[in-house]
Amino acid sequence: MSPQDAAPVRTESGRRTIPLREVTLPHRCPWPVRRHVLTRAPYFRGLSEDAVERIDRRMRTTTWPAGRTLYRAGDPATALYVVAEGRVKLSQVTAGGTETVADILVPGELFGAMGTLGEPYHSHTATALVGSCTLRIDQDDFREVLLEHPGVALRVLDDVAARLVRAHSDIGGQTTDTVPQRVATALLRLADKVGEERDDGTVMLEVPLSRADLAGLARSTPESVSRVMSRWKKEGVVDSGRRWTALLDRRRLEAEAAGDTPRPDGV
Amino acid sequence: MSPQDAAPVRTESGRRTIPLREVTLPHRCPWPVRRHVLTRAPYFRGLSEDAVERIDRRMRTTTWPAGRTLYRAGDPATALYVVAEGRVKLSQVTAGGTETVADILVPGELFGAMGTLGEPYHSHTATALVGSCTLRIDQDDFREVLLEHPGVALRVLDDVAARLVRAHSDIGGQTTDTVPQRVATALLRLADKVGEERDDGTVMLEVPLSRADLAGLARSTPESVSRVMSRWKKEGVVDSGRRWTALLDRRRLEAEAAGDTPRPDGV
DNA sequence: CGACTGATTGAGTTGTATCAAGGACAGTGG
DNA sequence: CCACTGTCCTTGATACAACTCAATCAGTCG
Repeated sequence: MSPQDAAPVRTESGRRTIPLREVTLPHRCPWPVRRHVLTRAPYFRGLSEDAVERIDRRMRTTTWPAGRTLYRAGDPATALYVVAEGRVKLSQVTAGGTETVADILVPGELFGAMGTLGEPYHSHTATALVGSCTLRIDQDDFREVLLEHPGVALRVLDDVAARLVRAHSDIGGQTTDTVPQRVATALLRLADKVGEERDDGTVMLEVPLSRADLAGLARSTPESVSRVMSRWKKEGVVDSGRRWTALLDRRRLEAEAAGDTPRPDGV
Repeated sequence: MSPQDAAPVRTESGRRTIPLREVTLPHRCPWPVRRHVLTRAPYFRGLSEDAVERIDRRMRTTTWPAGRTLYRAGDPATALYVVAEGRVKLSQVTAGGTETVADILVPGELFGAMGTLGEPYHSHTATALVGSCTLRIDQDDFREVLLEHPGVALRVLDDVAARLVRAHSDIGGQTTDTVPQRVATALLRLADKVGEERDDGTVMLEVPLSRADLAGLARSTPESVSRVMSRWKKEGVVDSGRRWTALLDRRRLEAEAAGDTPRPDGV
């Protein structure tokens, strides 16, 4: 049987099966996984076994239970991390106490002491959303690796640059757009990252996403997000449970994100 | 006399001198400038004369009159630019037609085809705010340079990473904050980039900044920005004219940005 | 089977965009 | 040198989206 045995399908009665794999990720990070990640990570693709081996030796594996904080904003930043397993949330708490979520990272992504030039402190708080595993490499070691392998440096640069562009795009829409637009955008982005598409077009988001998290992603409040989600649930656009979210009508969400709100709003 | 002969000082009568240097930047980019930029640009610092020379040969100089568009969002992106002289505005137009300003670039900064991995199109529109001059290098050539000089690659990476961090920070405050907060933040950031501090603590922003531009930076509307600026003018926090802006009370602005709005609001 | 955390829904308030009209300024032409 | 004209800024009135506060309603977990 494939691991994903449940679908976000609801029975006619309204009762619905919980479409989550019953897998609680193991809170440990076996060697094979580690090596696999290193090989798979876009950064190191194309490197010789040997080179990967040497890089690997400079990295430390750490495992984190769900909910655990890897580091907090303001902590001294000396190391870089690569997600090996799980989901890591990068968030910030504004002066007002509102939590904003900068990103949700999936295996292969780099984070940590990125802005090595400026502040030697973390600007974000990193939290494991599920049981996760990270590879940690000291900043200086990483620099050495990059110096040894300019090709890797280029790839890392490409990645970071791409993220910068995306971030800039985000900034653009952030305030101009309405809350529904922002929520739709956040969901679609998550879909691209952690979504698992099923035959019927449904996309399962494999992240435990609280309303507060979503609110953080969409720069809104849990209440507002809840309203939007409720409406969309009624309209069959999305469905969600305690720790899963399903996108039933991607096209409609894309329309919402673009602001083409189809308002057959007869209700 | 020093070039900056005028101050944002106003005579008692309310008449005020225009504190702008009467310098219209030359719309040409002489060789010395070019070489100077290349040497000064953080990226290439520490390189041998020889290496700079070789890099220089791969670059093309272009000059732009004020208001000219370097490229538009959606145009094919094949080259990178470094600002040599002037000010370049990176903006985006949202679906609704609102203009958002991602950044205002000053000499030494890199822009253009950054996200080489993803979209091969420009995500932003680049406009010269004043007469400007740019160095242009083909994307592939740049990659070669980086491969030849891993140290440069690292510096570029640092820069881009720093900008990413900053962008993420922006995203955080963008929607949570109020318009005055966002305007204050935008002004302070500009101050750090293009501000010229005077003895009395006043900071002159050497950019022609329309209300629309500021609105774009602060993710707001020209009207709202105007209201905020008017209020601050009355309170002696800022002063501005057609093509200049002065920050008279930096501390107060920082308080505004932080949300500690001192509301002696007796008026 | 109760207690708790998180989600939902409701009602009231406010900031800000929007629409619209007037005012200041710079550049142009007489 | 002065009026003219376009552009930008300013200011007012109005509407609405979204936040806030607060109460209820699940869904989990012990």
